[in-house]
Amino acid sequence: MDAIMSLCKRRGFIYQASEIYGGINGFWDYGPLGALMKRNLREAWWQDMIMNPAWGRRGPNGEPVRCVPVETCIIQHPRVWEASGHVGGFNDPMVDDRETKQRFRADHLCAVWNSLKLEEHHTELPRDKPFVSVIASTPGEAVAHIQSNPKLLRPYRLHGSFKVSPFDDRVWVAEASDKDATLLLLVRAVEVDEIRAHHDLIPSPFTQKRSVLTEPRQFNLMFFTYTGAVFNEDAKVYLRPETAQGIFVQFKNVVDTTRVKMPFGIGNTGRSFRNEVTPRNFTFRSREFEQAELEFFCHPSESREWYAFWRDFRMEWWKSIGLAGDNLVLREHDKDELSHYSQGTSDVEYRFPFTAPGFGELEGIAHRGDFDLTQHQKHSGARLEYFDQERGELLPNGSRRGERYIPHCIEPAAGLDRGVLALICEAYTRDESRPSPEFMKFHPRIAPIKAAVFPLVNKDGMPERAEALHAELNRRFGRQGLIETDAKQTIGKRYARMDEAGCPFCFTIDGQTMTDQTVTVRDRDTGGQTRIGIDRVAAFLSDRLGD
RNA sequence: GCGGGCGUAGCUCAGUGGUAGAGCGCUACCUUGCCAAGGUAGAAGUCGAGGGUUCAAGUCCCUUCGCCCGCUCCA
Repeated sequence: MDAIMSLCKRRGFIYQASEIYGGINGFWDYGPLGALMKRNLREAWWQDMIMNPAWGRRGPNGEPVRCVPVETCIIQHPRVWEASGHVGGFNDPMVDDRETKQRFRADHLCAVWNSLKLEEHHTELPRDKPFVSVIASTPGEAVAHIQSNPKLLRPYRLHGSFKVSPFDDRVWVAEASDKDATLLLLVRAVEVDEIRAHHDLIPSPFTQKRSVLTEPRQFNLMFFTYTGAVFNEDAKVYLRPETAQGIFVQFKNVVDTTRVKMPFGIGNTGRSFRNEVTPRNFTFRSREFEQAELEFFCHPSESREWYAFWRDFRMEWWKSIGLAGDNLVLREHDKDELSHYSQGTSDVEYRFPFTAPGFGELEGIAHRGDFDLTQHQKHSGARLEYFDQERGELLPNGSRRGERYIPHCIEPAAGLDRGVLALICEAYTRDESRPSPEFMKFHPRIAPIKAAVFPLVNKDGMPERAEALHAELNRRFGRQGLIETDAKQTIGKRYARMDEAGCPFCFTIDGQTMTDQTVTVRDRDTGGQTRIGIDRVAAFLSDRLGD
């Protein structure tokens, strides 16, 4: 990995952000080659997901796949993030067990007190310490947890038999007995403020040891800023942690204004921000990153087929741009890994050098059901149902009655920076037998430099011929990527430089060109050469680049 | 956030409290002419940053920032 990172810097793929000021943790800039490469990846996604979705294949409904793009704002109404569940999930105070290093949500702690007088303990923390704590969001859950783990009470010689009854919403009472006595136990949630005040007295829910818990601390995973000139809570807004919500929020507008018909997809690419606790592994977990997300909407009855369709296509797609080896896997989530609303989620994963032998996620393909649209319908009050005129019973006049429903949604969500990183790792090749042992085996579609034109020597009219060919190729292919030319230094050195930049083809003008109008084509991966007519070069390239 | 390691030229790294170094790369020229050849010359560093000790700090001490590894966390 060190060799890859050093090549990235040396050749201008990826730099540390603000490096001359010492760098800033979790932020990375792309240099010239990296910026070109990332653009190529984004363009490939755009082309294969929006313009010609799934390479023109028909979907499970037998019809061509239809998708449209949107481009939505980084800053949205704060309530978007309440509806999506990001405010809440990302904003909860957390408590750490300093000993076991485990962490839990402060509002998910219940504790058990030994009690004689119920009223005393109802509203305030008793003077005597709770003797057991468990992670649970309600006292009922806590009791169930204790009952299924009777050894929690074993140090107190109380065995699993309880008589349990809810006293009210917040407090449960349990009667437990051992040989000698009957104990009244009181089970209730520990308030966040109580933990703050008494964190030393509360036993760890993991080990039941005291004096190991930290105070509840806020981990804000969303960045925030303020709109307008006044900095107060009302003006607080968040930088999006994902681009997907922009799609859901504009779903109704797209349906109302663009004649899309179910099923169809809406794609969105752009920057997202997460204030990760520990950014690590080069650009793999950055605080600012770019996503390419598609939300594909369909009738609930067809959603499983579409889920399988996109899952399989996305895997094929990553293979098609160069992640062809067994470093790429598709991993279907287990049932207990799934969100409650999801009927299936898969990750496209890549074995990065820093995750090996494990894998790191490149893209998640999730069956999200109607969760997101339902949430936004609930929170905004807007009707986000779709009226499908091709469904419902057949009417005598030949049309259909129609069906109103909230569509289900399949979400292939890719990380472009992770994609670039995976492509770089996959392309990085060492072959000590070559004069240029280090080279980048980029797929031509992704390569930042598409081709180079060299005069073999800097005389005899060769530089002029090279310059003419270079200008022609640049006019024709310049919009796809760089076309290089270089007349300085030895030919071997120039080839080697192109190898390191991952340029797939070098065309060299030599003495023979002057007599028979042919040039050599050097292949980056084999080093082998063939001759083709100089007038065939553009067609040759066009073929390889998928022009 | 915790623990460990590391920051010296674009890259890889030497450097004993006493003049800032090497290899590779880069630029120009000469030579050569199909795979990082050779020669000559050149540019490039507030030794991560800030403070302290000292006659003197890349070197010792403190703080801080960044990177790597292990925990922790992670739509």
